Amino acid sequence: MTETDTADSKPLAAVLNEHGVRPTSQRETVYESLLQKRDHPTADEVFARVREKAPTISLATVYNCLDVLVQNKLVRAVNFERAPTQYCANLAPHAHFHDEKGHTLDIKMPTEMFEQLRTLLPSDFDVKHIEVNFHGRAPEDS
Amino acid sequence: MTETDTADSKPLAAVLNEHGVRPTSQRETVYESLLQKRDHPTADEVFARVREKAPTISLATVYNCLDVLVQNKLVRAVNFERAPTQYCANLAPHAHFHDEKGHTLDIKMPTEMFEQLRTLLPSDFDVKHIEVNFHGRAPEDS
DNA sequence: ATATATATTTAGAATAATTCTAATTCCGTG
DNA sequence: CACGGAATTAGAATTATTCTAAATATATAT
Repeated sequence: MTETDTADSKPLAAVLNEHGVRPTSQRETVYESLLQKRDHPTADEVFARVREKAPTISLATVYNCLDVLVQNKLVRAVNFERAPTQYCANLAPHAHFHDEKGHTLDIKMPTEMFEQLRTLLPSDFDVKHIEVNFHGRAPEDS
Repeated sequence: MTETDTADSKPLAAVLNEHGVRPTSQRETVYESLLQKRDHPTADEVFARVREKAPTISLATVYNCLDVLVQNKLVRAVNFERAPTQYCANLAPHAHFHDEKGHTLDIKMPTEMFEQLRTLLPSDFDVKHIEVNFHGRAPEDS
């Protein structure tokens, strides 16, 4: 694998590097798939997708890569009730809407609203993350 | 089991009835335990607690009862990441704060703030529930 | 380049929360 | 007091995820 890969794989590796993630081909493939189809796939779905580019990748590796990406803030993990964790490459502050079929949408949410929520807590609370989830039914197809 | 039970079990059964839940002794015991110790226990913890009053109850029944209570809006199920579901008898609108040890606190949240969040979505979305979760570290012991 | 140390990947086993199954028990009504 | 539907029970099954141990890749120092 000298450099038979596509032109945009170098920048991708750079992004990983900048976030302190050693760029391996598996991590790049996983991250790329999340960037390309932003429909909040589960680990299994990511596994199915990346298998095409990387047929020998294992499910454990997909989990490992996703964990590393999440821990290094390149990706967000989203959980709804007991459903499998979904992954989201949108780093902008936003909320999530999800319907009973497990479909998830990003909902733009201004930072001030997050700040406003934060005021509900005494200031000596150390808040790492605020999660806002809407549950319901979306109009027909969205 | 004629009526050797405590004085407030009659009202409890009534509450269940009003919410369309057939009051069985197991359901009453489970619900009572959630009302008494409002620390967001898991199903296993509820199981451990109710065993004292109802030594023959099974874990499956605890799950069944909790489901029924949740479906009939007597109790809220709260999920954080991949941790086991926690149960909450507080029906007032509120958010949750939870720390890395799995401890969960209710955070009072005014209805207007929920309404404000709701405006982030187009009006043709049918919103059943809005969930707000704070993640972080609470000051020493709270 | 090469050896060495460290990190990553892999396949499969293990785990843990929850759900399912089928049999039994409970309860209200006719 | 028999009947029928609902609830309970014990244990098996499921499923997402994590763990384990071995194999492989990668980076660094020589």
